[in-house]
Amino acid sequence: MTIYDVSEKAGVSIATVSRVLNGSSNVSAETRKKVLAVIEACDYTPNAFARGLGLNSMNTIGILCADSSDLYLANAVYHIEQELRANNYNCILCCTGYKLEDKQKYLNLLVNKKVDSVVLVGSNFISNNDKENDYIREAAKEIPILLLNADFDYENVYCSLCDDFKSTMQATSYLLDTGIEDILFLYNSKSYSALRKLSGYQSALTQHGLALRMEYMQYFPGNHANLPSIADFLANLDPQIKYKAVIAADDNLAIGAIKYAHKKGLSIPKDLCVIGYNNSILSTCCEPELTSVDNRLETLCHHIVSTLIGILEHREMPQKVIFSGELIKRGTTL
Amino acid sequence: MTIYDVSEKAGVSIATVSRVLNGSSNVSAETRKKVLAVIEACDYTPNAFARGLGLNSMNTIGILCADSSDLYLANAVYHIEQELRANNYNCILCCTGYKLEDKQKYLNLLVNKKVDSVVLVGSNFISNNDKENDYIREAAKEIPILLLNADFDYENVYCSLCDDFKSTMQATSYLLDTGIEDILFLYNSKSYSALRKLSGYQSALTQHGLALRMEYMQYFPGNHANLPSIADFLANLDPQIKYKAVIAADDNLAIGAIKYAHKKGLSIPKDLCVIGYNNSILSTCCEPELTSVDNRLETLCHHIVSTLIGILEHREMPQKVIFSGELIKRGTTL
DNA sequence: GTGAAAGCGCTAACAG
DNA sequence: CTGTTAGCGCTTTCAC
Repeated sequence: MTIYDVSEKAGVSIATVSRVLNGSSNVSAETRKKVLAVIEACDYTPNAFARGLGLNSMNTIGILCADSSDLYLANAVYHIEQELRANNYNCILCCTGYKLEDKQKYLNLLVNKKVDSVVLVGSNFISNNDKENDYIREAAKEIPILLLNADFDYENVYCSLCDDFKSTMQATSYLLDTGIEDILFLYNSKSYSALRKLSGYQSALTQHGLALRMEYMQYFPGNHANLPSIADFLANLDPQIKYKAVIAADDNLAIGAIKYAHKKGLSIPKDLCVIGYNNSILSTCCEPELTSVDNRLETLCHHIVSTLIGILEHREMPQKVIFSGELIKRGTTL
Repeated sequence: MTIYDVSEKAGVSIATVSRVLNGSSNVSAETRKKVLAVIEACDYTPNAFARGLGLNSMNTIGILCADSSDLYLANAVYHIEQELRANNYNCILCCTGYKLEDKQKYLNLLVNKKVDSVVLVGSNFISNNDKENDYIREAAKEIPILLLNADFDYENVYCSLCDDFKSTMQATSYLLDTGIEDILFLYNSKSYSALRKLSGYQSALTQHGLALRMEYMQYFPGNHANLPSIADFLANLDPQIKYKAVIAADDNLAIGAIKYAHKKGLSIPKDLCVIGYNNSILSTCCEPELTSVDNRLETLCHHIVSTLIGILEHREMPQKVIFSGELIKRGTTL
C-alpha cells in the first residue's frame, strides 16, 4: 500500500494525499475526509524511508553514552528518551565504552546514519587533552551536538550541566563546618566533571585555611560497579592517612566507603561521615542512608531536550546552561 | 557527495560504484581500486535513507522496555545493545511505561518505522489476559518479535528466558532446608515472570508438606525504586504474620526487607533471612550482602541477539530457549 | 566486467 | 484548492 494506491482509491492525486498526511491547510474539508477514509480503511502508513529520503530526516536523535548500565547514565538516558519521545523523536542508543577510538567511531556512525542531532551523555566525552575533542568538533559541523554534564565551547555544541565545583565545595564546607577537617576525597574518573568536583573539594579546604594534602585525594582505578573492591581499596590505603569523612565523586564510591566502615567496625556517622554524589537509588539502600548531592539530573535532561527541540526548530537557544546541585542530608553525616 | 559524483570522478557508472560499495564480486580488481581511491579521497558515505528505501531496511532493531532506568531493565538494554552493535545493527530504544495502551502504541510505531525486528525486554509485555497480547501477534505478522524473559507461543515470536519457577523453588527449598518454615514471599508485579516465581515458592512449600497461607504472599503495590516505602510496607503488615525469612521477587524488594529489619532491630540472618532476585548491584551494596538469584541476564541477552541475527539471516532458529538461574549465597542467609 | 535505466515511496515546487 | 512532475540517492535487473 503506497501513496499511489491511496490517491487512486480516493480519486485524488498523490500530492493531495501527501497534503492531508502532512496536515497542510490547502485541502478542502471534503477531500480531506475522503482521503482520510481511504487511509483508515486500508490502514495505510507512509513509508518511513521514503519520507526520510525526501526530508533528509527521520526524526531520530542519537544518544551516546559510555555505559547505559551505569546507574547514573541509565537514568539520564531514560529521561532523555522520555522527553524526546514526548516531542515525537525517536532515539538511537549507542553505548561506546570509555575508549576515545570507540566514541569517535560511534559518533561518526550516527552522523552517517543521518540522525538529526546527537546528545552525549556524561562528561567523559570531553577530554582534558583538547586534541581528543576534535571528533566532536567534526560532528558539530554536520549536526547540533548536545552535551549533558560537560562543558565545551564550540559552534553548534550546546551544554547543560550542574555546577559540580560548587556542589562539592558546599558539601565539603558542610563537613568542615561540623568540625571535621580530615576529609578524604575519593574519585574514579578524570573526566571534566570529576575534576571539577576535585577542585571544589580543594577550594573548600583552602577557603577554610586548610592545607591541601595530595594523599587525601584518592583515585580509585577499578570499576565502580564492583562495590566490594572499593571497600578493599580503602582498606589497603596507607594507614598514615587518617580521615573522619569521605566525599565521593559518586554514590557507588560512597557505598564502598560505607562498606569499608562496616568492615572496620567504624560507626557512621560518629567515626566516619560519608557524602556521595548523584542521589541515586544507592543512597537509600544502605544503613544509614547516604547523604548525597542531587545534581538535578531530571531537570538537566528536560532542559537539554527542550534546547535541542528549539535548535531543530531554528529558534535561538543558549549555548550553555548551568544548574546548581543540592545536598540531600541523610544518615551518613552529622 | 553522491554515488553519481563518485562514479563520475572514477570514470565508471554508478552501478559499479554500488558494486564495490556492497562488496559484489563482479568487479575487476583494478576498477575496484580506482573506485575505492575516489571514495577515500572524497570521504564519501552512502546516504542511509536512500539505502533504506532501496533495501527496505536500515539495519535497526527496536528495543522496547517499560523503564530503562530500572536496574534490571537497564542492564538488559545495555547488553542487548552491545550485542546488536557488534553485529552491525543499530538500536532504537523506546520506553513504554507499564500501560497496555502505550506498549501497543510504541510497538506499532516501531513497526511503522520499519525496524527489522523488535525485542521486548521484560515479562511485563505479556499479559495473563490473552486478549491483551494481540498487539504482539499483530506486530509478529510484520517482523520477528523477540521476548526477553517472557514466554509466549506464536509464529514469528521467539523467547529467551530464565526458569523463574525453578529458581524460586530452589531458593525457597534452600531456606526450608535450613529449618525455616515461615517464609514471606514479596512481589510487586503480576507479570508472567512474577507469577512464575510465586508458583515456585508455593511449589517448594507444598513439596515440603507445608500449607500455603495467602497472607504470606504479599503484593507490594508501590514503586520498587522507592526503597524506604518497601520497608514501611513491611512494617505496616498485620503483626499476626510472623516470618523468619523473606523471598523477594527482585533485589529492590529484598533491600526493603533488609531496611525493615534494621528498623525493627532484627539481626540478619539470625532473626531474618532474605533472598533477592536478579543479583544486581543492590545485592552488594547492603550489610550484610544479599543472597540473590542470578538469572543469567547476560547469557539471555547474548542468546536472544544471536537468535535474532539467525532469523534475519533466514536460518532456522529455536522458538524458545530456557536457562536456569543460580542462587548466589551471601550474608543474608544462614 | 560494466553500463543504462527502472524503480523504491514520498515531498515540494510549480502550474493551473 | 488540486494535479503534474522533478527530484531524493541508492540497488538491481537486464543488456552488452
